[in-house]
Parts: sequence; C-alpha cells; structure tokens
Amino acid sequence: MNQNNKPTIKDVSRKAGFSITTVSQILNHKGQRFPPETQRLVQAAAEELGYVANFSARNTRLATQQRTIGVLVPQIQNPFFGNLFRGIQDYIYNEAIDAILVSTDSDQRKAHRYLEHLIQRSVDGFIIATQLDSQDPLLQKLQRMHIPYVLLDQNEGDEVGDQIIVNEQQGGHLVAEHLAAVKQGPIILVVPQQQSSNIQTRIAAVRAGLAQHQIPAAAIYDYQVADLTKLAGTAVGKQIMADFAGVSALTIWAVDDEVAIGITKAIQQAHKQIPATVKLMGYDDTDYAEYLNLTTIHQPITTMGHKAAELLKERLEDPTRLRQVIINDVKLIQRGSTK
Amino acid sequence: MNQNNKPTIKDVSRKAGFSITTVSQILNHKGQRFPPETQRLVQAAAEELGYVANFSARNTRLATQQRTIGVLVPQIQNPFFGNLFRGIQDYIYNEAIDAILVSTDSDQRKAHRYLEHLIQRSVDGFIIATQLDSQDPLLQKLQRMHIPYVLLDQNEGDEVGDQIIVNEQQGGHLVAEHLAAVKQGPIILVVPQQQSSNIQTRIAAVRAGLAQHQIPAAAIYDYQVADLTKLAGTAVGKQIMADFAGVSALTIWAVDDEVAIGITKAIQQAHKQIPATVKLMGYDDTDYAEYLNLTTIHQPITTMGHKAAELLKERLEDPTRLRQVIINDVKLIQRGSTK
DNA sequence: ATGAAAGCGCTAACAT
DNA sequence: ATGTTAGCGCTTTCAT
Repeated sequence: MNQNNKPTIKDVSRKAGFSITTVSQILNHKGQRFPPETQRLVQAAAEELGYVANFSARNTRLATQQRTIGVLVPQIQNPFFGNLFRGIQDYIYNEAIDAILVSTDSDQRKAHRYLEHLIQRSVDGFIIATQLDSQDPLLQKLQRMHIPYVLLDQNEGDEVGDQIIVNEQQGGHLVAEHLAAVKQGPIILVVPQQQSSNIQTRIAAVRAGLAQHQIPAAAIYDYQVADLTKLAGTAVGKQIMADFAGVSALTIWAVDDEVAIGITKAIQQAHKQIPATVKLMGYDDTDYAEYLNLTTIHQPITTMGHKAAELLKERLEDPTRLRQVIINDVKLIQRGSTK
Repeated sequence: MNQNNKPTIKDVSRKAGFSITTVSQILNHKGQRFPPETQRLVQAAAEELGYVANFSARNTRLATQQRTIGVLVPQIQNPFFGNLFRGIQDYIYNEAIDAILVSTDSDQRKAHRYLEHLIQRSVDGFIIATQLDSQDPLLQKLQRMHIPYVLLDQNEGDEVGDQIIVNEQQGGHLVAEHLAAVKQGPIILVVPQQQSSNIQTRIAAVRAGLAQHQIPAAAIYDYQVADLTKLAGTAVGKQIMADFAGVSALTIWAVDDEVAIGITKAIQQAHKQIPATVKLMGYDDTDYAEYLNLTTIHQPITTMGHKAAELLKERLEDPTRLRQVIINDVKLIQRGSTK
C-alpha cells in the first residue's frame, strides 16, 4: 500500500508469491512464457486486491503514453458547445486521449487561469473554443513551449495553430440575403460589445450584403450585448421593444441563437407577435432553435469538434507538419420566426 | 529532451549550469537559500526552454498529488448536465482536482466502457450522473477497488456511495397537485421505458397525488419514450396527437423538460394551441424551459453539482467517514404552458 | 520459467 | 550555497 492506500505492484507480487517483473509482464499481456498456473495466480491476486497500475508511474516509464488534452469552451451550458464536446469525445476515445473540459463563462481571466493551470499540469495539447485574441500572450506561450493547440470557431487571426473555422463570409451573406427577402420595417442588428475576428467578419458580411440590396444605412440599427447569453438577449430585447414601441413592423438579427432566444422573451412580454410583427433570426442552429421555430444559420458543430480532435491528434503525432486550416460551410435554416 | 521532445529538468540544469536539485528547489519555490543570481539563472533557463515539470513524474513522486476525477453524464448537450458540470467545476478547481468529462449518450454499454477506461487510467474518484442500476457490477467493482464515487440525480437504490438526490416524492406530488388544478380533458403521462429508481419514485408520486384528487385511472393514459431526448418527445407527441386528434382538450406531463420540449413541436404541427387546447408540463427546469414558457419542476442542478464535488473531495480526504446523502428540495415553476 | 537491476523524470533528505 | 543519493511505482533488458 502506498500513501493513497492503493495497492501497488509490490503488494500484488507479494500476495501472488512472484516477482514484480512477473506480475508486470502478465498484467500487461506479455506473460505468454509463464505457465497458466502462474498467470492465474497473478491475475487472482491482482483481482483480489483491486489492483490497477498507477497512471502516473506507468506514464512516466512508458514510451507510448496515454494522452490528456485540455478543452476550453466559453459556456458548457450552451448546447452548441455540448455538441462540440461530443464531437471531440467521439474521436479521442479511440485514440487513447482523455479530455479535461473547462468552461470559462466567457471570462478572459478565467480562461487564462485555467489555461495556465492546464499547462502546469502538462497536458499534451489544447482545443480552444473560447474567445482569445490572436495576440494573446498565452497563445504565444503555448507556441514557445511547443504545446500544440487547435483554435476553433471563435478565432481567425492566429497565424500559427491549426484551425477549424467556418465560412463567416458565406454565413453573413446568407443572413443578409434572407433579411433582405423577409424584411419589414427597420432592421436591427444585435451584436456583441467585444467581437472576435470571426464575428467581425460575420457582421461585416451582413452589412455588406444589406448594402448590396440597397438598404439604406439609416434603416439599420445596432444594439449591443455584453455577452452571448439568453439573459443578455432578453435585456437588449427589452430595450429594443421600448425604443420601437410604436413601430408595427420590425426585423431583428442576433449574432447567435442564445441571444436570439433571449430576445424572444422580450418580444413576448411586449405582446408582439413573431413573425407577424417581428421577424427574428439567429445564428448557430443550436439544438433548441428548431423548437423555438427560429430561423438561423447552421454550423456543423459536432463535425467541427470531431475534426478539431483529429487535427490535434495528428499534430501530436507529427509536430512538424504543415499548419492545417479547415473551413466549414454553413447553411440557412428557414423556420417560422421569419415566415 | 525526452521521447516527447519536451525539455526535462536535466535540460534546464544543464543549461543553467546547476544541479538538478537546485533547479527543482528553485522552481518549486523552495529556493530561498540560493542567491538571487542563481535563482534568476535557473528561472531564465526554464523559461527559455519552455520547461514545465512532467505531470506524471511529479505526481509519482509527490505525497500530495494533483487529483483527477471522472464525471459521467448521459447527455452533455442537455444544458441540464451542462449546468451540473459547471457546478462541479466551480468547486474542484480550488481543490487541485481536474475533471475528465464523459458523455455516454444514455448508453449503458458506453457508460461501462468509459467507466472501465477511467478505472484503468486510475482516476481518483467518480461523479456519476448516468443511469446505472444500483446492482450494476461496475459499481460493485468500484467498491471492491475502494474508488470513491458520488451518485447523482438518477440513482437511489445504491446503499454504499455518497449521494446527491432530489426529493422525488415532493416533486411528483407538486406535479400531481398542479395537474389536478389545471387539468382539462384526459391526462397523459409520458414516461421512459427504462426507469431508474428515482424516476419510478417520481412517477409513483404523481400517480398517488392524482388518485388523491379522485381522478379516475381510466382518465389517465401512459405513453413511453425510449430515451429522454427532444427527438423521442416529438415522436411520442405525434402519436399522442394522432390518438387524440378529435379531442379538444388535453393535459400532458412529460418526465423531463427535454421530452416536453420535443412534444411541443408535435403539438404545433398538429395545429393545437398551448395552453388553450393542450396543457403541457415538464420536469427539471432546464435553461430553455423559461423561453418556451414551460411549466416545470425546478431542480437546483448547479448547486447539486457543487455539492457532489464537495462530497467526493471530502470522501477522498477521509475514506472512512460516514456515508453522506444530501436531499434537495424542488419547487414548482408555473409558466404559460399551463395557464 | 523467473527475477535482479537499471532507469523514466521528478523531489527531498542528507551531506559537504 | 550546492550536489549526491535514494526512492516514488512502474516497465524492460538481461541474466540465470
């Protein structure tokens, strides 16, 4: 028994009456040379003690290790990131990789703390889906330390790590096309205060598309949310409903579904009808968008998780290979909220 | 450089021109006895090489280790479990514990595979929120191996592990009271095919409460779902809408919010109105219930995660202490779907 | 058929 | 002020 009072290989060896070597060999399926009786005795002793090899000791010794990666998401309560994680998990568990998940609450400071913590824990790599500036010192630290990372969804500016990105240009364009087609009254864009580069691209593409359709800038209003949550969405929603109380027709696009879903509530509370008086559109195609009849842009998030894990695994295996960037197409999902 | 071409303490020692001991001491903040210049040189060398102590080697040696626990949930895409994980995370990161999360897709076989995998990885303990029979051989294995675990939410029969449970008796009673108060037409109960013991309790309490209100058993219909997902909910929902197509008033309770949300869609597609023609009620108070105006029973899920982590941590520290069972109260959240 | 011994990377007691 | 040495639990080479 060691300090954790877990049985060690020594305990098994003593109990079985064979050397440590013999036990190790048999337990690692390299004991063909031992007579069946010996094998049985060793197995029995291990079983009886409830022995399992100490992970750290084993990994210290072994050339081919069980790997551990860190996964950073802004909000694990958001099913969008739940699905992302599912995609990651599906891939890694066939590759002897475990994932330590961390939800940062979209808080840069927390993200930093967790990232730092996981570096100290010497994880083998990262999948980062939280907003990190491409100039973020921690990203540079990862580079200096040769810890591979895959940036996902919320990042575009980084020029070093492997990346999974979505075609925001296309997404923004699809939004604009659809808004132009269904538009009624003024158009309201609900965007975040802090914009990662991909979101900037998305919004810029929306504006460009709207301009193409000759929609005057004066007919477009901007509202900001502090973070991408339902709560924040409801808050701006109320503001919008108040500001446009007298207006009988409105068109709203929110930068993501969570915010759009939050706005939904404000619209109801203002006794307006979707889509009759307010057309509403989101972005992401979260699991719940379908049940809220929300028109949105679909991102293949589970697949993206899968691919991110794959990129990281391959990078782990070949640190010198060329930088990979995978771009995903998106599509418009039209539902009742803009009928 | 070792086999992962990560720098080791040896590399740092060589580069700094001091012994391994000196480096180790200084890097672990135990180097007060060394002159500032030495400390500086060592820090600089470590920094330059991007050195971080190998986790496994360090943990092999140290008495007071960084711990790792396994967290099993049925569906991480379900925000209910996202919030659970948030609660767990909040607690453990102040306790030098990391969590490996695994989402089992409500699949017993997967749950078994992952649990087995994590045992082999010699994690220090488990928080289990997936449905596992109290007689499950893996639970017994955990007991034999003295690996502590906390059972959560979906389990009641186990007589060994620490537990966080909710007062299902109370929950079922609240459901029945509310159904009786708002009821119109026949009452439909949508329940899972496979019922863990807590869900059995919940459902039994609903039936008992209904009986108390003199509602004849003939006016209560049962429908079953294969799993607790929105998809399964929509499927039964369609069946219900078909079976009761001619009926102008209906009352439905679903065993959880996900299923209720799924049913929502079937009701819409059948062009029925909630709550005018169909009253609908769920269970869990998932984040989205509020935005879908779903009447439900609130479970303090984040707090439960927090407490589960706390129980596990304390158990890790004192394996012999008395078994703990924490019971959580629930409450009725009345919303538009039963107005 | 079995075991002794070396060594993975690290920390810490104990010299010097 | 610094280094030598032992040892954590494990796997593996090499004897016997």
